[in-house]
Amino acid sequence: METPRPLRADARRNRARILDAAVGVFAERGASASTEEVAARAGVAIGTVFRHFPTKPDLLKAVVMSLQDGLVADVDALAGAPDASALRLFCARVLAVGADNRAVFARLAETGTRVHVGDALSRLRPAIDRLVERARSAGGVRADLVTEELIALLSALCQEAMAEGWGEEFRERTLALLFEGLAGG
Amino acid sequence: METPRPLRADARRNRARILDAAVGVFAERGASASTEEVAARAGVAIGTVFRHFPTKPDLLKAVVMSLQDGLVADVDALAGAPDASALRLFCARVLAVGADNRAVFARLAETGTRVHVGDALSRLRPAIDRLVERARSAGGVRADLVTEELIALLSALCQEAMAEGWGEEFRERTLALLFEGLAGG
DNA sequence: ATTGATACTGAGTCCCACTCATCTTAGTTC
DNA sequence: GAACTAAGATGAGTGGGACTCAGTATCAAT
Repeated sequence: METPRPLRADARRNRARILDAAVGVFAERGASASTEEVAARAGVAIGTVFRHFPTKPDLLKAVVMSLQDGLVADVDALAGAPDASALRLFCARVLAVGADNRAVFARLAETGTRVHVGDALSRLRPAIDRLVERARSAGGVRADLVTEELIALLSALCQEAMAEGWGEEFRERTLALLFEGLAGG
Repeated sequence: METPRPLRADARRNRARILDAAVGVFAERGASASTEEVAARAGVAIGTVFRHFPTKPDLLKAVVMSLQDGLVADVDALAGAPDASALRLFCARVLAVGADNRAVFARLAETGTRVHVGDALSRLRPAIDRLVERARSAGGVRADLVTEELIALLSALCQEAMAEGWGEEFRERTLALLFEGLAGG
């Protein structure tokens, strides 16, 4: 495990600026916006962008990660909710957040960056485990439900909901259906 | 509704050649292969490719559609199956076919072509309607299930299964869960 | 055969991701 | 705080690929 020495102060500053600019630019003009535009908005030369993010996909990936950080943090709080339906709420929230950021994610997807919802959720694994456990012991969910499976299903729904722009009602119906299945058995 | 006059004989021939070439090239070298390469393999000038498929995404889309035609035909037969569990079989088959063509679709996805499983399924809408109807009257499925919803769910699963390479067992478990939900209510 | 529309050609344009030789600056040492 | 050096920034330049269009060839209808 190498320990890459810490970035110089200006480098750190620029990196942050570039990411900020990228989030904005890609949200507004789509993922096909040029790297030059990102550089311009960040007030930095192109070379600098490429120093921090060697390829455009790298930059896109970084943007996605940073967006997911927001999502993750936002949703993490729910894991602490006390009641038995917390799992259900949690899932609804994930879908909702996905839907809210639909425009951004769609834009990114448009030029090849697959948004790995699953990865983001994996970071929440411990929290989700707790939720599943609680739901299970409350009897709201079949005994043999595996967290992994839940995550896969949720990712799938989220992905599709984002891509196709499901409305709130449709999301609700779908979740209801899913939980019907999760309960049975 | 315009009636675009039929293509000239040579045009039709070239169109077919280009599509063939594109399927091969993209399968081998990924979706980032150049349009020139496709033209070369088709034995045609670049301009001709662009006459038939004005943008590269259009070409990619056409390739995907032609692949899906195979999938669709393959699966269409099942719609005729007589027994009440036909719907379930149908869904399983869709997932399986998706999994089989994972490599190809992954290649395409890699450079931004989202594979719209939903679109392909929409072409089967009448057949699926029949399946849903039959399942409903056989009581295998809740009365208020809408075809649209089924398609959305199936697309989602298929998409995720392709992207993440679900194994057969996992697909089975997931479908079982889904149908548990579809039955209830 | 004539003719007009339809289709093909491919050199050229433009845009964009990415490079690199050169200059600038942050952090360190005495 | 001056000198030093390695990390970082710069931006004109390169290569490649998507797409255009004026010119030419081909089809099919009379």
